[in-house]
Amino acid sequence: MPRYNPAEIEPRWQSFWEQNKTFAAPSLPSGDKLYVLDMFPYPSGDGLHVGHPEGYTATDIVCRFARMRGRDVLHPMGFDAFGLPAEEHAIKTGEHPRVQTEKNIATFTRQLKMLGFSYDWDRSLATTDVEYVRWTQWIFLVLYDTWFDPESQRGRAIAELPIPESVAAQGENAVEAYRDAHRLAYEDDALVNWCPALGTVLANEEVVDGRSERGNHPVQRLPLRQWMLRITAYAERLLEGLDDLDWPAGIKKLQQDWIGRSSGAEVDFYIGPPAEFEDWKARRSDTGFASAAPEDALRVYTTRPDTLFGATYMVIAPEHPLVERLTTPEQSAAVTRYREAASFKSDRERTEGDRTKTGVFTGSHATNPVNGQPVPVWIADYVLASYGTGAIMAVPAHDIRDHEFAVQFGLPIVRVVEPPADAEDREAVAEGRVCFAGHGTAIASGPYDGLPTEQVKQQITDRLTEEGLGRHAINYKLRDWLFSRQRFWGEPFPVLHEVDAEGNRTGRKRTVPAETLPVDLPHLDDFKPHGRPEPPLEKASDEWLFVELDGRRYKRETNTMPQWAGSCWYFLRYIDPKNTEQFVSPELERAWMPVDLYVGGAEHAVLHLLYSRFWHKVLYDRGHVSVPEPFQRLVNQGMILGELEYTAYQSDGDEFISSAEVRENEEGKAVGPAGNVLRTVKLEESQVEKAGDHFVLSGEPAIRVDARSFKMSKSRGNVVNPDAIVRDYGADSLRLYEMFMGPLEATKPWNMSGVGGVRNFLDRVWRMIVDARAEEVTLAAEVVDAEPDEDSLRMLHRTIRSVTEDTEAMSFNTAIARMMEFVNYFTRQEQRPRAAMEAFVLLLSPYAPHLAEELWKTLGHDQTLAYQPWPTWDEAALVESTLELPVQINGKMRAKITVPADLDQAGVTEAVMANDRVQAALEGKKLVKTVVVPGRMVSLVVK
RNA sequence: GCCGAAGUGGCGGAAUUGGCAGACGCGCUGGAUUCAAAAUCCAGUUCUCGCAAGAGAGUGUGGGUUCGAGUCCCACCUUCGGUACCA
Repeated sequence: MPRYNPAEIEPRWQSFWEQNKTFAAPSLPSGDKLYVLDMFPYPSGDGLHVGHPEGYTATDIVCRFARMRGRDVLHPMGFDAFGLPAEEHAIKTGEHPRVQTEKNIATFTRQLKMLGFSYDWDRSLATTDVEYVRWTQWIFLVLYDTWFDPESQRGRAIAELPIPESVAAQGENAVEAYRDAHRLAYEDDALVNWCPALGTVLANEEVVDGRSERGNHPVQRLPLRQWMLRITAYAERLLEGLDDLDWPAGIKKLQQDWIGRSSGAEVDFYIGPPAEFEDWKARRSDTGFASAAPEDALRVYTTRPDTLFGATYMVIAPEHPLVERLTTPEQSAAVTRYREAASFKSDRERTEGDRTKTGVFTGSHATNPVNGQPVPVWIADYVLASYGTGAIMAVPAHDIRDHEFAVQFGLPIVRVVEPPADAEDREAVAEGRVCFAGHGTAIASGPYDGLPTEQVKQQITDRLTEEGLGRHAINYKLRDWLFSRQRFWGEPFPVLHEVDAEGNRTGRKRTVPAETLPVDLPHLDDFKPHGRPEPPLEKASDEWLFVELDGRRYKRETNTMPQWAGSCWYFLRYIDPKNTEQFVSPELERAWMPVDLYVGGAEHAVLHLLYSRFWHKVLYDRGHVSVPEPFQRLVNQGMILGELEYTAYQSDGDEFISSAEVRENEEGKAVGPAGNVLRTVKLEESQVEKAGDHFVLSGEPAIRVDARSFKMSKSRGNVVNPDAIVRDYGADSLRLYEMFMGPLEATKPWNMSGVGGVRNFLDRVWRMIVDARAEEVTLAAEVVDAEPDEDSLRMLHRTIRSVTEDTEAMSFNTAIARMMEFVNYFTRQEQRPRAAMEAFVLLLSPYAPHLAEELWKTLGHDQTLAYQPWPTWDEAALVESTLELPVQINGKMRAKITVPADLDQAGVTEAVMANDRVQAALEGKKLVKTVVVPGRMVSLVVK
């Protein structure tokens, strides 16, 4: 077996590592710790995708590299195993979702092991493990037991919540209700997607354009009691926490935008009789601005209090509580109709389409607090009930949406900000055709005329505050987290609702005692929907559903937690996966946290990362973890696309249509200039050629062809299966190829012959060290115990340096290129010093660990190389005695000179002048300037 | 519309951060080896002109700064990804 045979080598080393527990992390790190985490996968029935090993290989290289440099490395893997596909399978087959889930986990585990990743498999977990669910439920109890104290900006035990005397006076039930209203986990009504035809509640991703993805049935929006998590309380902390994290700037920005902090003012508009406005105003300066809007005022939130003088109407959301009071009898029918129409629209529908503004006048007016002018109050669905106060003052001259609405309904437009002199569209703005939303100078604003926007904002807000008409306010786009799902395959909530003798809820509830956790999922005979808009757990037997505790009767909570729950804290459990007393031991948590490097796809940029940061901060506030942020450094691997495809378009008459003339119609089909639907034809590379910056049909330059890569998808048939790559090329080739494709963060297309290329490299590595003609695996005759000569030594040390630096910088593609150069050099050498070969094998080992272990053994070692010291380079060996310097004349490269490396500047100049080509170029010209960059180049300016 | 990322040979991509553009790999061309092929090895491969030596052009487009720009500045174009009335 003289040839490189990964099919034989790789399984052998994999079982060696497994049997010897080579990559077991110490329970407690003794020295310098490194926690490297992959975003754990959802074990789908399709098995591993080539996108998975990209990030996993990157982290594996980092870990193997770190171990060789003496770090204690924690590198675990697990499975995010609750989720819809398993439940759908269960509904279809009647088989418990756990069966399918475990099958899929087994497949994923086999595939991950087949790639030789150095995970500590003894720490593996799945979010569906009963022992894991126990602690997810336990953390829910922590959330339930916590309220957010805005004074100290942190979560505290609910027992520490100050109870106002007025509440305490109303008795125990009122106190409990007060506490419930402050818990981080609370119940509220929220809209769900109820599909009567399927008899089930659907997740948002199962609803497409208001219809069910499966079966295309209509979906209704119904309010249903739901669990919510008060993530909004942590908005400021989540925003601030980003500052010190080593995350890509783009991801930080996404999170910032998602949190969406804005600052402005809340202002009350009087809605009583206009004649009493002055009295109201006077009263207000005594009473001040109430924390909740009083009956006689409509409260708005604005980021532009400076434009108050330009507020010509107001809009309230259709769901606003004041709608009925403000609607006059004449407008009642129209308003009711409008509200009904809005309530049937999903969020999607409200925002989709041409977005023409709609709305109805309530018939009422409010009074503008700054100038006493009456302004009409409208209802429109472009104002959202869930943001700010659910009501706005509309300033059509300076807000695009208000401007559109005002034009639509013929409402007055009053300009109160003069754009700066250099602004575009000044004329259009002056004529009122275009609104100006920027900052400028106040006009038509009474005492504020002539002041810049920032000052007006400040002064008006101060004035309103003094008069008790307004106050400074901050708002966030972030909404509370809808935390329950009407699903079977998720964590049950550890909550019990008290019921009376008839089984009706009394409104009181309690949590399941922590020591009796977990609450297991009940047995169900089948998983088919029961046809009511309630969770499927309602189908469970009374034995599971009803509990007696301390002499009271309870019904279990039947909602389950969303898939996000388990992924919010899994990185903590890896640290102490077998602990039966605590979710993680504080001592171990302190030793390993935070995660030093977290690698995964950018699709989790917002939700997963925000949710886990939120949970972590709550656990931190309650003293269960030691660091406020879980993930110190984050790297997003790029997407791997399918192979490059050339696509031509053909009409019915087999006539080719240039892709430049092809458009997409509404159904996403390709149509020609005549509007006829076209056929797409896949072409081979040999059928196309490049013409300018695009591709055309060979020999037909007028027919353009699309050339691009697409996302891998089953329907497109361009999915690459890792099993097949390992079978045909080996795991080391797959690992190496995925790292060689380009920068980790970049999106890049798959190319099968590229895999062949890296396999070719590994074959050459093998032949560089192993005698390919011998019967047994023996060293090649060229590998000798001799001192390397100067060139070989320089090659070796240059490679050590580059590979070390590139690996540190996670620039794996260039590290591999440097190793290829090393191999190209030494396969040409008749003498390959053993020391150089050994150092090279160590450099290669994080990238192609199976091959490296095999060669290490062949070189005469009987221990794994996983903990061998990483090679170091000697600067002295890198120095060259002579240098070749390029010489530029007027910016063009004209000559090269060879000089001793230590030659001084004057010597270099002399050598340059002595050069024939330089002299020829200087002939009859005057030397104006000479620039000598030591060791780099020489530049001459002549005239 | 807004936000973000990116535009370098036939393809994937390199370029000590302002200093020889195209490292490395794929593909392609030619050669060696072979009865032949596979495999392997060697050489070449940005484009245009030229037998060659060489000359000219060249990092999405147009301007600018500089002895010198893929890299910095200004304006624009294209592609990909994300997002959707948040007052």
